[in-house]
Amino acid sequence: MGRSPCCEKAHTNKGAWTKEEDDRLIAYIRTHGEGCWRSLPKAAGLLRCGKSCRLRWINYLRPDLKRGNFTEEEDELIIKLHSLLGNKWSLIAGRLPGRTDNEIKNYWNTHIRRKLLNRGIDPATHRPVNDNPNNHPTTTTATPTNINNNNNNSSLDVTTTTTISFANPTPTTTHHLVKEEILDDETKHNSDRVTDRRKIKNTVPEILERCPDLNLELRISPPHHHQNNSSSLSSSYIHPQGQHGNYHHHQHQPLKTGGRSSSVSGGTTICFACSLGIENSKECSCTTSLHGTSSSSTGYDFLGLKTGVLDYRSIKMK
DNA sequence: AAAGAAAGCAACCGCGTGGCT
DNA sequence: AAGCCACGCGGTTGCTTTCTT
Repeated sequence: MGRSPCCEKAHTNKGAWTKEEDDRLIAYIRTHGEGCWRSLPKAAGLLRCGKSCRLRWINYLRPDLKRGNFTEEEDELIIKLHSLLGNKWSLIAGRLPGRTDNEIKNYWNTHIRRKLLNRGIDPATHRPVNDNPNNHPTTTTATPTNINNNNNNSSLDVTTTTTISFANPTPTTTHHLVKEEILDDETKHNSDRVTDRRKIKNTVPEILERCPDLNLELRISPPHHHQNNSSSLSSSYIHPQGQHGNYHHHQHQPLKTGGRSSSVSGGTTICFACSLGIENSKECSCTTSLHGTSSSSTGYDFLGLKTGVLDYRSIKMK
């Protein structure tokens, strides 16, 4: 399908934003709210493309952003979430109020990767770096994603599985995806930063039992959101360097049924297996024929968030 | 003190997706 | 059904800052 350019590039600024541009964008969004990014630049008197405005707002100007160092708790949460979700930064960010996907992505690549490597854990697989993948039986071939991720490095030893344990994880049913991202040694890492940076590629966003302490019987709920989140740009806005406004991270707002990645509508709930498209597998915990009318009344504590249902919409699996 | 290397991070880019016409 | 549009995501780039020699 055709696609028009997002903006008239010839007449747009690029690069770092100036204070004046920031102020214009902030003022406009305070008045008109978010959205209509395509038309926003013109309306706000900015020589930027809408995309750029959106990014600037979401990643930097939103007043509900935390602008500080990541805490140890956040680190660990990111690691656990990454082990479950892979490079789904927006999903991970959805569990970290005040943090953006971009920020988490950068933080992962600059800090957490190294932290895990120092612990002897492969950040791509969340398994010990010297763990022999041959010890783990494989059950399926690589997904297209895997293939794409690996075909530019013939040395990669790709062994994968799609066995996913959700409902009643037991040792016997838990296999591991192992996409060994061969990151040579630190020496190489240090000697060729640019090359390495491009090598720090996407991990495989597959779900596996990498964190034994996590209950993988997922019931992911809509992220907590405050009552006063909706309208709100107005009264308690604080400048980017300030801490809090009274409106909420967009990803914490109630998610609309039938979102862009959903094929199930009507506000129903499905199990995580269904959200991954394996609704007929034994891992599927849906009890009804329509995967989407699951009786998720129990509620599980996913990462400490007690919820009533799995709302797959909050994880927006692609 | 200077230069180069490494690290950090904001911003850009391309593309997938759902909604609308 | 097809095409367009807007949005959002993940990966990448490149500039700035910090560290090392």
